[in-house]
Amino acid sequence: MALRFRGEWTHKVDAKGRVSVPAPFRRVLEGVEDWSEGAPVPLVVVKNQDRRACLNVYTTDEMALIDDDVAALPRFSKERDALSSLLAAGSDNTSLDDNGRFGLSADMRAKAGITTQAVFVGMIDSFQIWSPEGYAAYKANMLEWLQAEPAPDDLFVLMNAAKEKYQT
Amino acid sequence: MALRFRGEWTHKVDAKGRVSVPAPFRRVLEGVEDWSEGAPVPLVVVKNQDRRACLNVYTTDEMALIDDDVAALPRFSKERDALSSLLAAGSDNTSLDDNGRFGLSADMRAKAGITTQAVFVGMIDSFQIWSPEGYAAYKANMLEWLQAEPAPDDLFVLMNAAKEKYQT
DNA sequence: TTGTTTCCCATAACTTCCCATGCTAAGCCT
DNA sequence: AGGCTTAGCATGGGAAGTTATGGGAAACAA
Repeated sequence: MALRFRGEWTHKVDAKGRVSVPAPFRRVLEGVEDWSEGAPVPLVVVKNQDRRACLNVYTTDEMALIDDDVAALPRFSKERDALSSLLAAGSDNTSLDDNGRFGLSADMRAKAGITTQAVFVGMIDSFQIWSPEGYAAYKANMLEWLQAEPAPDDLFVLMNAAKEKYQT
Repeated sequence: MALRFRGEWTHKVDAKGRVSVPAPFRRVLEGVEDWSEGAPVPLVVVKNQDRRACLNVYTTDEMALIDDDVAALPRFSKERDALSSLLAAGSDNTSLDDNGRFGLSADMRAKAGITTQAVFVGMIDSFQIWSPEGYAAYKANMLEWLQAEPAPDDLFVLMNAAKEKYQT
């Protein structure tokens, strides 16, 4: 089992819109199928599909899995079209420079409300990029949602409820 | 069945935030799937999700089980996102140096209220790290809770009650 | 040109690596 | 059994490497 994205960092966005990817995240990105020492490290940045103001970042391997899921839907179906365009149009595959940075376009920054600082949040097989304010708000919101669930405040219960809800 | 985490130790935290993992715990960490003599010993440190002020440490094998449970939930579901960020954002995967130490970030130390000493507590398939004060308080609290149960002070009764509560 | 993006170099703070020391526990020899 | 030797452990500190970040020059687009 490969390395996973874990942890939480706040980094600066410089005047040119560049951000440093946390070093441990780079190690994960370097773990993809076709990367070899010295080659530029690839990554895929996707604007979050729902209302959350953040960016999702995937390894190229993980993105391939998502693409496959979409490709498995019937050609010309409304759902496939929608997913394709949401995922493709709002995404960007790029790579890290020698210092482990990449450029966030003005558009991407706008989506996440990022100005001078960016929060990197590990999500196991992907990571998210938030503005500090956006992340704080999301966290508060999520905790509130957890509290509102029938069995609040307990990961064990949440996990089991989710398993039961989705599992067949 | 592999070696398990047992016992309780108090170690120093040095000026650089490093702690020595008790030698018997290292033997357990070395027991994971893909570790071989000479390689760095991996471990995953997770901030406790609930109100307890401590850190949980897992072997990579144990953590993979948890990750798999999360990964089994539908992509983009609220539950998967919530669990991913709760589990991953507050965690860190690292490894031991040649002296059996690893660095606890300032953030991690803050979560557990750790300053100059850290208490390592075996939990069978994981272990916890506490500040001496935090651990003392937790223990007192737990004993009190045991006393308050209908059939206090009896592991056999507690175990059976728990089995009935969670098992289907 | 002018503005933007990429590449490259510089640097200060931080982290990891490595060696050293005192200590404890375990083995061993007579 | 008693005392000596060896191995492993917890801990300290210096050196060397990494990392985050700034800025200039070079490539590129409009």
